Amino acid sequence: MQIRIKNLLKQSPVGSCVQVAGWIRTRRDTGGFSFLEVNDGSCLANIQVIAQGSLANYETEIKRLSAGCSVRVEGMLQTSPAKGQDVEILASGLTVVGWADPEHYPLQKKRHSFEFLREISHLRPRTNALGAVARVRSRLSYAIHTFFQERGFSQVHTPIITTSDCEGAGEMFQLTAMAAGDGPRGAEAREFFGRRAGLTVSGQLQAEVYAMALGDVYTFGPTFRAENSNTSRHLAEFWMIEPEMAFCDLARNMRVAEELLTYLLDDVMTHCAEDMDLFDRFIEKGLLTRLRGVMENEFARITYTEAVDRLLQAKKTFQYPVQWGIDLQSEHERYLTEEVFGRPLIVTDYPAAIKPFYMRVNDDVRTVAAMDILVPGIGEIIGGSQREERLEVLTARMEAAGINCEDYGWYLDLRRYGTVPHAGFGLGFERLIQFVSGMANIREVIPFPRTPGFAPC
RNA sequence: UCCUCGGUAGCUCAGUAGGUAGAGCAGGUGGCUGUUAACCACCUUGUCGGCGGUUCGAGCCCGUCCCGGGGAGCCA
Repeated sequence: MQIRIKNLLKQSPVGSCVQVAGWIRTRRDTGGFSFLEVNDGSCLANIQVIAQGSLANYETEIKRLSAGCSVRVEGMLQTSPAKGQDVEILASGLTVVGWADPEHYPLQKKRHSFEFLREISHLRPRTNALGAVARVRSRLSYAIHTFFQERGFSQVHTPIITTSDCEGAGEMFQLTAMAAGDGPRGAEAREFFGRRAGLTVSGQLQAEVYAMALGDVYTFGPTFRAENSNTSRHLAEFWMIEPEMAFCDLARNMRVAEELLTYLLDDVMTHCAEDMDLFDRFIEKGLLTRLRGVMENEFARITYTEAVDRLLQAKKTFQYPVQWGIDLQSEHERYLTEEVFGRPLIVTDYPAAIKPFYMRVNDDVRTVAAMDILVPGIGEIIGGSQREERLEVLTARMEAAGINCEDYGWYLDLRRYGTVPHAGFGLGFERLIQFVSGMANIREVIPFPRTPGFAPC
């Protein structure tokens, strides 16, 4: 019976015959037999295999095994007499499924830099850290769906190709089916969609459509930004979670966001304990303590105006001077969440002038019902707002922003016909994984990162 | 895109006032009856990021481009 190593270690059926299949991590020879570390990706841990010299292919094959070779092993599970592992497989047979020429296989049984591993993105999930990231990413994805589904949210598959720019969300990748040389002049009429199209920068506007029919919805899909951003927190292609809730104000919006984050932390710490422990030991010392602190303390909440006051009172000089009306800079956000509060912080009610047209204007007229969640180490992880549901107010803001209302007729119809207060937010999936894993560079938490000048496969 | 620091063996790095390159690990061969970053002995490895310039001579100096780290802007 073939069994995955994760289940084998959990059930630990000592004395029974088992079969595993995986990749060799290392081989150690001692006299007439060998120790093999086999990993099958089901968990961080390897299973130690004892291959005795009496095996038929010991000299011809087993002694040639090296890192990266794939094998199938069968044998008896026994308690290990040595320290380092509780159980091991005493092999009765071993089949080499695929060789990995050790002269050329780039992964060695020592630590590699993440920069180097990025150059071999097709092999890096075979390392401990990147394998752990992949499992944690998968678990978080599952938990996100569980969280929303259990609360009655419907998932909406918003379009990846779009003809409407979500104003203010960054540069859109242009998309065309025309061959080079078909010429730009008068080409719009011959475009595949009959008009300019691009890759979505956000599913929010389309999610609002379904929120106005199904009530509570969420999107979870890829988004694209053609920004020339070269930082450890930006990607040209990333995944975003965007819930959108009808009959919902900013207060409930914040509650859902906070509940989501603490739910996800609890889930991943329960179900990926071994991988999280790896991050705690080798990626960010004190990670687990930090995350428990986030789960046990309520998020701090202040308004933008209070935040500005705090910054003005700070005994600290900022590179960017503070005054009411400015957008908060990284240094300001870091100071507030890391030094003043030392825990996640929700900042609300930003000046209308620095926020997009769809955010609901407050009674004071000069601020909007926006909220950003800032977390230590990452900065902004969630951005959201109550949406403007009043047609006249919305059109006035669109005109002020220089947006052609005719292009957004479908969006304005949501306010013309049965409009309701509604709210939502966006959570960057990769930033969430960074926050949870302690990984410093966002390029390590997505399987195939896309950044300016980098998209190898 | 801006500031800053880097790019030398498969990996991580060292390198002399400009004179033709080196250590650890990995890899190869042999040894070792319980190893676990195994150990011991011996051996192999380079267009010194690309292009151009200065010079009798450039890994080292100058110019430029590419890539990466840290920080910033934009944002998720």
